[in-house]
Amino acid sequence: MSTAANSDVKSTRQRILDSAEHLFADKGLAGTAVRDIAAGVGLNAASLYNHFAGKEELYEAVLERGLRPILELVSELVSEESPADADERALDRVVLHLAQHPNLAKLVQYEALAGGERLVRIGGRWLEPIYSRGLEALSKSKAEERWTPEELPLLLVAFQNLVLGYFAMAPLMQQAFGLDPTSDEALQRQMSFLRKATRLLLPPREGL
Amino acid sequence: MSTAANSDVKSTRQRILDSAEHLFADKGLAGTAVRDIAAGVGLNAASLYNHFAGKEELYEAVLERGLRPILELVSELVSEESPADADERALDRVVLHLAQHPNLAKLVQYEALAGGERLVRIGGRWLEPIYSRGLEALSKSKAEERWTPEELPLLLVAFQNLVLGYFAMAPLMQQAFGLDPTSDEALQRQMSFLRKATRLLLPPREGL
Amino acid sequence: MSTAANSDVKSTRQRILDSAEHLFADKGLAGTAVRDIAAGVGLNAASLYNHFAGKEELYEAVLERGLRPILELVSELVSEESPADADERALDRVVLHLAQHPNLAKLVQYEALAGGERLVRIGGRWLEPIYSRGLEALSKSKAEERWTPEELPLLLVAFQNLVLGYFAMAPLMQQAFGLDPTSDEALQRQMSFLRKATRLLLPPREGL
Amino acid sequence: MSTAANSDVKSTRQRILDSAEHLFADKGLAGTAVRDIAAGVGLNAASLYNHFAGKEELYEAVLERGLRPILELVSELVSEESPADADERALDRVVLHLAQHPNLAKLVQYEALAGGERLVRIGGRWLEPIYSRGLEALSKSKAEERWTPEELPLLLVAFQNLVLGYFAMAPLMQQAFGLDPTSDEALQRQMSFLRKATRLLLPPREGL
DNA sequence: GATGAATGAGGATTCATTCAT
DNA sequence: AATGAATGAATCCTCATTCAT
Repeated sequence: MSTAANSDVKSTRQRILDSAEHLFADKGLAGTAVRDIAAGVGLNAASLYNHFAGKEELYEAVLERGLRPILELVSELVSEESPADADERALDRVVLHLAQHPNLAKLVQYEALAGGERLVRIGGRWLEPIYSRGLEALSKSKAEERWTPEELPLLLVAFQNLVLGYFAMAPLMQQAFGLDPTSDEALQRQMSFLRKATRLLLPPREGL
Repeated sequence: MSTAANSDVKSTRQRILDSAEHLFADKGLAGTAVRDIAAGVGLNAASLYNHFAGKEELYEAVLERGLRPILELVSELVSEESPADADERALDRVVLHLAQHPNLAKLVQYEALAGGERLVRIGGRWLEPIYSRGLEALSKSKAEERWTPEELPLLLVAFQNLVLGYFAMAPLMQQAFGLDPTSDEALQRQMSFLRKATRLLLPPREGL
Repeated sequence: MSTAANSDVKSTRQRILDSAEHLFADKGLAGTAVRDIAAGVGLNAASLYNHFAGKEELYEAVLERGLRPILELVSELVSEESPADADERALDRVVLHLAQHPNLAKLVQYEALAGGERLVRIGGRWLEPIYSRGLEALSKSKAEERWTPEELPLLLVAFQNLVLGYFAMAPLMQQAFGLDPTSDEALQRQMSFLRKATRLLLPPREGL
Repeated sequence: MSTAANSDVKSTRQRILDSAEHLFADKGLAGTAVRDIAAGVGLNAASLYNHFAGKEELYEAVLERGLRPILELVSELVSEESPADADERALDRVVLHLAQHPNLAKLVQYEALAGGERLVRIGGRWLEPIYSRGLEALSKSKAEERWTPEELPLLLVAFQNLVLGYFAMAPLMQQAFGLDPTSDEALQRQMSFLRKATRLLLPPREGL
């Protein structure tokens, strides 16, 4: 089966995206050399241009490929009819996905620091409904008791920072604390931590 | 007196640091050209080398100059004998400082993403006491009721992300929400938001 | 018959030659990319190498294909036994041919500027008899009254420049004067101009 | 005296222009490598960018430097109050200048073939008065007897081709005839040839 | 202290060409 | 006969750095 084959023999395009994702996440766009991306796949730098129009386009492809599942995930969860523990389930799944794709968070942080224009462009379709429904959901919950409507965007950003920041700071934590934040154990702890924090910051839903 | 003169006419060294801080915060180390830093001060790139040994050294000087007040601030607050509302006061002052130095948060985030080695090197002296005293303080408080000792580092990292993330994401928020996160109004809201969040995440101190 | 088919469906080889001729005439050898030649025929660059050994060989093939009819034309006219108005008829026919193949003149000019080695190589067989007979013809005519034998080569070059230059300068004339030098009207005028110039520069033949 | 010094120690900028002019004239814009231009002055390619913004800008500077004297020359001659033998004197001086700057003609021919946009841009100020006064002068002369007003532009272009073509075709003539068209002797012959041709093509002025 | 000029290293990208399919 | 993919060489250009002035 071709799908089976693909799982083994990744297309060159995918392998380039892998290598690029790794390097962009580690060193950022400006800090990454096209030659190094190619070398990561055992390719000559020129060969890269048979697959992508240029560094910028490759970068955006990496961003898009990394972002899509997250956006779909969140979008999907947000669109459900506010099930009881939607928040925590959303957090869990996003964190799990990020844990399996450790480059993603750093990629997003780098992009946000650089202005986030591409982030907005790529996530455009998703961002709007996510944020609006997110706000709506929050305002329907008892969160109102704790947060004014003006503060709700801040809350969203805070959660984003909480989740992404953990992974983005991973290298620093490793250096400072000497522990590996991507180990299964550490991830379990972070997920439980986030769940607690969510309960503290967001009051339980009406239904409960 | 030379100090009087300096208040008006910043030393070239300081002006270079200003220009460098601005660019490094916006584009990161790799994304910033020495020539552009110099141009920002109306200097030739070569002149820069009369003041700093090289790009790397300049970068570290920027980092050090930006970090020192923050570290001193935190260090100072932490060293007090756990006054009642030390946490909130610390947050307020740090946020205020960051608000007046909007490049700082981005600088730190860029550095953390890049591995944070310089951060650890520069903040080395400070970091250890801060974190250990922070943990100690937390463990003495009723935080224990909510957070296990293993979770306390996560809590510290979480606060760091909450505080720094707000500023680092500023350009993105501007793009996505169309609001200026550095306006006085927005800052007031964020500070009040952080205070609330602190109260929710950290139980009030024993004394209260 | 294959010839019949060819009249409708040009062979790929011919279509490649067409595309190459167009681009080489516009941008010169160095300025033309093999890929663009291929694209002009809806082909992949690699496919070109099924038809020609390389860029250089393709270029020479273009040159040869373009030059042959001209050389044959001139050669034929020159070889006639000095008919009365051979000069003017030769000019007319060459100009007509060039008008129908507007790339040719530019191709030749580019080549001449680049040293003309290929021109000499390709036209070798023809050039010698043409020039020698041309000179002979001139010296037999009353041109002698106006031009010394040493000047006759200059006269030949002058005519070449007059004829080729008109087409080679076409883009410039269009830019400078805003008129299209390849329109039927413009061509008529140029031909009549050349005829007049010929009469002025070359005295009528003896026979007349 | 600084002028004396300059004649000996040409500024690097001038030497770059010299090297570039030489190569551009021989191989055209696309065929010339920046590295080779630099090597012609004993410079590293990077050093070139301390003097010119890029290859294109250097090319235009070469063009401008080469064209200016010619344009001023022609413009000056044209502006005189139609002295008896203005035409011939103009031709002589232009030819002499071109003879001393053998790259110029080729440079212009290359440019014209490539579209002549830069030629029009650079020569813009001059071209208009030159052509309009040229036409005016011709129409006042008895040229009318031989050339219709519509043919006058063709006459101008013809002279341009006659003059420039001689030098542009120099390498080809050398190959084909084995004679050096830039020798003093050859130049004398060409100038005398052009004078004769001028007299034949243009009837003597009214005054005569 | 400042700068114009120089440079080696390296940047992204293009190019002509090859080859397996 | 056509092509996608690969590549070494070469393209223009930028960069951080040095140094004489």
